[in-house]
Amino acid sequence: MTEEPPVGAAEAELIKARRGKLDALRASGADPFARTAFARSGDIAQVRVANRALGEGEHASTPVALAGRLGPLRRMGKKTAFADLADQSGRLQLYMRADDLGADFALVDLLDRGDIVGVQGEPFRTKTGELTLAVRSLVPLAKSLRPLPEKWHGLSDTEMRYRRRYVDLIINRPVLETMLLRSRIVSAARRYLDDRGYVEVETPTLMTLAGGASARPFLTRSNALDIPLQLRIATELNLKRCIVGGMEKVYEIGRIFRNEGIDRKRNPEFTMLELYEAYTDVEGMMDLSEDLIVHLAAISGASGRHRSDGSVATFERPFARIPFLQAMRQWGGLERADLLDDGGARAAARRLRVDVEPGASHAHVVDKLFEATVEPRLSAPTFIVDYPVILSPLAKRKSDDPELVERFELFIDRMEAANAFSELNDPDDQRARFAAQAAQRRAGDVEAPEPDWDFIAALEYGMPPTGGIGIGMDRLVMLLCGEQSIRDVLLFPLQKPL
RNA sequence: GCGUCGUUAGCUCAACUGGUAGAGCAGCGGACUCUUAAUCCGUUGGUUGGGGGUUCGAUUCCCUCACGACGCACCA
Repeated sequence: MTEEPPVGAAEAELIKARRGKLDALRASGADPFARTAFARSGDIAQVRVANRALGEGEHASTPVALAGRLGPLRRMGKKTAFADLADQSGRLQLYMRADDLGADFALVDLLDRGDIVGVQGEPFRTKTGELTLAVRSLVPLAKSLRPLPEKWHGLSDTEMRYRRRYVDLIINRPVLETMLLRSRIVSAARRYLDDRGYVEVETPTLMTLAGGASARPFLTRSNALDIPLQLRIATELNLKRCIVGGMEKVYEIGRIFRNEGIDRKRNPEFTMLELYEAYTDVEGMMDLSEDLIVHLAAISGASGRHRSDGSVATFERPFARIPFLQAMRQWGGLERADLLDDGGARAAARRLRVDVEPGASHAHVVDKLFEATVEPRLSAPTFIVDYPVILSPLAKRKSDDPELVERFELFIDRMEAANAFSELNDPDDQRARFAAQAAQRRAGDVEAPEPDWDFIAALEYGMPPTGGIGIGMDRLVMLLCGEQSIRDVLLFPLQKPL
């Protein structure tokens, strides 16, 4: 781990050639690594907008100064060269002519694709109609010593794309665009909530007891306190403590960690938006999530985009609303007793050939049945409402049907995108449900969470009626960007070390 | 954890039932002052993911390990 991995002989040759040019640059007094700052007049996108109307052969009168990474160089003899320059905002062609550059033209021979340069000159339009910068001066700002992937096929090896994401970002522009879009989506969500009076808080990621969901936590340790610690698996319980404390509209957008399987929809750490609002309920959360998601879809231009299965993404209010039991009857032919009764559920699973582990809990069986029969049907945004209480230990019961809770999950493109409920604020009911989980845990169920008894104490001080919601931001970004894998919306997805 | 497929030059890919490991791009040298996958001529570059086995001979067949992709399992 402490040794730099070796490069192959062929690659070493390529690096040597580039180092030779670095030496030559230094010898000519243009050491790129000696430069500190470079004053840009703006970015490439601004230059494109400002010169939109420029006609063929026409030169702009005002010079600009740009900086970025060099794309392919096209040398035309000893006196002319074209290249592409890319910055975060876009790409622009450079035209470098001995007559324009004077002594600086000698530097062109010492450039490689991938170098970082600063250029100054005036925009013009070539006779083929491409906006181009006539370069008057050129400053190397960093030498790229390693060869980049080729210009046609780019970098497609998935392993290398994730391990060396920086190369992926340089070469595969759509990857950069997706990451920038992710940033815009998250900041738009934050702005949306801030504008409506929600207060953003930060709760601990290091917990003595990770609760609020059922998932195995990552384990770590404090040297100072000499105690074991767990990384949080949800922000739920701490955010509700904030509600108890008198914060009426709180949210947190943060990383949570679950020590579970990794697949197309799951990364061990991911970003969750959790929000709690006093004096509202699951209906309020439905309104909020619908409005927020439609808003974010508009920002990202997601509506109308074609998905991989050929369907067209639509984000129009109102989203469909189907009660859990009705959905199970409609698509699975299952009645209430096939679900809410332990034995009935197991029989139903056998009948529908849904595999469940021998020791699976009743809740687990019902969840499997739902996954097998309903989830595959939910392509357009759909709220599944009124969940069984056995699936929802932190949600308030429906007053007219205590076996169900005031909860919804929002499904989009066959994927769970949000989970919300009227928060259980009756400490005695909460204690009873925690106790049931503790009993399961004692019976050997390692999945059952260990109760957070202090949370009961918090409820005993009194928590107002509250609506809460959790939205997996990574999955939402996947849906809005049309990405099929969560790894493609994460800059640095977890990879095994080599 | 299980299964399938994959790993060949810096990158993208070839190499038939086992018979001297090739190409394009990149690089290097040369020609070219509006090219844009620039073009043209020439040319360097390999521990075929690691280890072991079978064989006269292994990129190819077998075993094993590593990593990855996909699926399954796990993830109330």
